[in-house]
Amino acid sequence: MVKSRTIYLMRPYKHPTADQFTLERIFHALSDPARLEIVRHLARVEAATCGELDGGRPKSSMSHHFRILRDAGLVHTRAAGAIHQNTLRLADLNTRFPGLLKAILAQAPESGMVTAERKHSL
Amino acid sequence: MVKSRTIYLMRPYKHPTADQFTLERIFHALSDPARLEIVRHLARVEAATCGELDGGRPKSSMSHHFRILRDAGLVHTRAAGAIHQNTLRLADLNTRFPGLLKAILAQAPESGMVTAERKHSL
DNA sequence: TCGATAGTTCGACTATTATCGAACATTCGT
DNA sequence: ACGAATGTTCGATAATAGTCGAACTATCGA
Repeated sequence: MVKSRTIYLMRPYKHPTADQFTLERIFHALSDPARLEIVRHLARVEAATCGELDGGRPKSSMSHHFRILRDAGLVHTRAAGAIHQNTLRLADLNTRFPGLLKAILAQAPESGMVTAERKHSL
Repeated sequence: MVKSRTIYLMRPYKHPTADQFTLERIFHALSDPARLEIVRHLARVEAATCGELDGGRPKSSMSHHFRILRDAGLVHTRAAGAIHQNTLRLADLNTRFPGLLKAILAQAPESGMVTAERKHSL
């Protein structure tokens, strides 16, 4: 009995073109808290490695989330040596879905919190 | 052996208040083609029954989708006799997430289609 | 060349979601 | 009171998605 060996295939990233974006895929990508957080972070810093953005999550989980974000067209990943730089595809997104990402990013992460003022207004 | 009888509980709709909306839930609700279509339809007609909006889908499936839309805060359902009227919660959504729904609805359903012009541009 | 670092892939498991028929609740018209 | 119409609930099944350890690829630095 010969023990079979798993083959690992390292494909280059495939980023969809802007005309391949769909709203459904974008919304699905943004429906996960971890991914929404990543997108918000990228909106602030312009570029970041995958490692900078994990919230203590394992690498394989992060890799999964980045793939979903790439497939939706939200994120572009460029291999720069051993490090991979992620950026938001702002221009492409705005071409394909004008104003959409801006409206999304305009919503503050904490907008769900109840502030002291609001509590008093009862 | 006594045959047990399933009990059916008909609860009234529970609509979340605007401050309970979350972006994640809204995006998840919109990530399904059937639900996105429902929202787009409601944006055009102001109010519609569940039956008007099925695309040949069974009633139980539609009921499921409407529940997700309600839970996300996108749709309000009011029982008007035997019929249930659905409306978009435009005001609440705009209070909670200003400009978001407008930006979403501004994206045409067909914007993913390949037009004759584009095909020729190869 | 060896080790460290960054991130992907694989694979297994779990959890959430979608689909849909059948039974049911509710209201309306007659 | 009965039947038709509208939509929900239940329950089972199928499909999709998230989690994460282990093995791996690729690159960099010493």
